[in-house]
Amino acid sequence: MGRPTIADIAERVGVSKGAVSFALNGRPGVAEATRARILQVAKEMNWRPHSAARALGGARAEAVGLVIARPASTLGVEPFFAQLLSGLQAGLSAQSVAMHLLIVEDVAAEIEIYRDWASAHTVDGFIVVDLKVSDPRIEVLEELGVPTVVLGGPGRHGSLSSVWADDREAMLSVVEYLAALGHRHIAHVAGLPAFRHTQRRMRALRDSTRRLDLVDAVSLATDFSDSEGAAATRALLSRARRPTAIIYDSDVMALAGLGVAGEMRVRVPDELSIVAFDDSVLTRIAHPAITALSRDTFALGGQVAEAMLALIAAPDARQDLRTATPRLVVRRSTAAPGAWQG
Amino acid sequence: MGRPTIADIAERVGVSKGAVSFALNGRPGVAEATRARILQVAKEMNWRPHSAARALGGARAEAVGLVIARPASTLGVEPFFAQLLSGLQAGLSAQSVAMHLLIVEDVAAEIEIYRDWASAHTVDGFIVVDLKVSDPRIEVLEELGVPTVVLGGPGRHGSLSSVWADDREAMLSVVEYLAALGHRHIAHVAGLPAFRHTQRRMRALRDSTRRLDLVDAVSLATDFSDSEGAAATRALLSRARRPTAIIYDSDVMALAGLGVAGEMRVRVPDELSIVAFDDSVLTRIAHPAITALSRDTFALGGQVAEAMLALIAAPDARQDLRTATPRLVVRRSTAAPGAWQG
DNA sequence: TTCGGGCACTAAACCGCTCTAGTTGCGGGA
DNA sequence: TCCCGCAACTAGAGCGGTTTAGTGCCCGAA
Repeated sequence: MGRPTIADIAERVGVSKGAVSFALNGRPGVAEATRARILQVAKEMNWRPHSAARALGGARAEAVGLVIARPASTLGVEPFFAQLLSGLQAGLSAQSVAMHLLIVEDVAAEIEIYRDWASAHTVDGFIVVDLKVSDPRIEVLEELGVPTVVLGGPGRHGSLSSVWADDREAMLSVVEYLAALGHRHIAHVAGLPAFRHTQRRMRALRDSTRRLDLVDAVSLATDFSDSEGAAATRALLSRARRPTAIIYDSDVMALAGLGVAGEMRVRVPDELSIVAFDDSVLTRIAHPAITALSRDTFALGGQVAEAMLALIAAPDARQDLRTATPRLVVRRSTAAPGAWQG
Repeated sequence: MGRPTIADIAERVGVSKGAVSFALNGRPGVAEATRARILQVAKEMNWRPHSAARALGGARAEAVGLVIARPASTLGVEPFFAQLLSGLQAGLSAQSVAMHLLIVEDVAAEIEIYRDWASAHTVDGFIVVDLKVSDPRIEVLEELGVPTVVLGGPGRHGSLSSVWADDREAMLSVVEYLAALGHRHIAHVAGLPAFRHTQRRMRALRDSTRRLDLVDAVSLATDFSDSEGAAATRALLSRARRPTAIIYDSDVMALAGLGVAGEMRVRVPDELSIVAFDDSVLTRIAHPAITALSRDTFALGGQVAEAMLALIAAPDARQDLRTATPRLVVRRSTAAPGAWQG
């Protein structure tokens, strides 16, 4: 005989399948003595629920889905992502909820997977990352009616829950700090312009130009890779009027930028100040250590997990959680612009 | 009406459920014209399979399970793990197989999950990491009869497949290199002694002592954390007869060790050579850059994924794949021991 | 004594799909 | 002309649970 089923237990105990089901689910309708006996036999026979069978009846999958449309290789490289993932898992595993993870080619494929998993009850909810400026996923997920937490904001995501940090505030704090140090030529090596948070950062910088009396405040878009980060840095440092400070949208790119500065004999921080969005071990052990906007990404993952679990428990209780704005951790890579500057 | 089922399609087309099932699964038994019509209607109604219902009948889950008994926070910190994970995903997503990921407290809980997922058909197979010296999981997984790939070896894992690199060879290559440079006092900051690969590395070092005429070859066990790595380094450097070279079992610990050396004013590499098992961005950007045993962890993950997929396709074809032995990448952290040494 | 009500439990439908056994209709060979 | 055999399809039983609509039975109140 294969795996025991409730029918086997029922037969052995001499009751009906229904009674066994009630007993195993701690539901009223069976006498205590019978319940004890059923549990006993179930244990003896080493019975375990068959989740597929339960799912047919509409039960929980005890898993949440995370579909990522990115090259898989970047996941291992980005400390942000690794941290987020582990924070997520930590939060979910408190309730023994697993994470169903899949990497796909593009957003179209991602949406297909949402439809699949939703209709097959593969997961109880979705977590959406890499929010785009005009994101087609939002609409689909709303239509599917599956609990969903969007990481990113602020802004309308229809009826979906969201967890976000204020990228605008964060960028402003960096720019103000640099301006206070005396920097007027500030450049920004941004990430993918399609991302919503990239846009908000670019706009925040642009908006500061007049207020802080900046001479120059240019944003260069990249794909977040270290190579494009390096290329952008090279371009900036080759200008006649080179920036005295560069803000990078990720720690990986900041590190690449620091390397380029060294290669071009531009001294950091004397001739160039460097600031990174996202803090990690990378920025700490760089030489010089890089000033960075730090946030507890692991905790962020935990918050997303919590929002997700809450949403699954009460699908109508939409959440909109603003997390702490990243704070600036000043290290050796920033200083007042050198006197030699014009 | 909720989601369309094959019954809905059957009704609309005017055939039986069975015919629809045959048509949708590309199975003989329906005329081409009928099949086309069924597919057409299915598409119109936006039908999708309900995997839970299929699973009841014994179909694939299109997912493999990875259960990890570690504190979640280490996942984000260890580049090795992040890389492995992304390599795995990359390999699996080629066949649209998802990864079902869960972090648990301990091995006992891990085993419980294996039983659960196996009996519920939650996954088609398991990937086992962090192989222990006498690992209770092996037996359970064999008994469950679910396709399983063990990462680690060599050695018997009963009937389970495995993918492994030769840690002994790797360690020997490091020790021989250091000995050739003239080092006689070599220490080893090891990982968890319960891990099989830790044991193999420790033994390889011990075995080299006589052959290479080493004065000293001590292994200190740690839990792989940077703090214990630092503590072990402090202990080693505080000895009357301090080692002239330290081999670390992970890049994270090597970095911590480098920090301790700086703090204790021990110059690297003049007074102390440092080598790391596992290469990553951490070793590259350290100052000085750390000599490391490098392997393509992303590719390793891909190989595991491949073995897994092959095993699922043909459960009886046991695999035993030895991957390339990590090669030593020499950087600035190693040199001949200083002349001042005794 | 009768009846209502509640408890403990049973029987069977149901979830969506697969698969086997069986039915129908049609063409071809004897 | 009859029957065989095959292709095309249908009916319905399962898969392992959950859940609902009962069914006895006992007890207490009228």
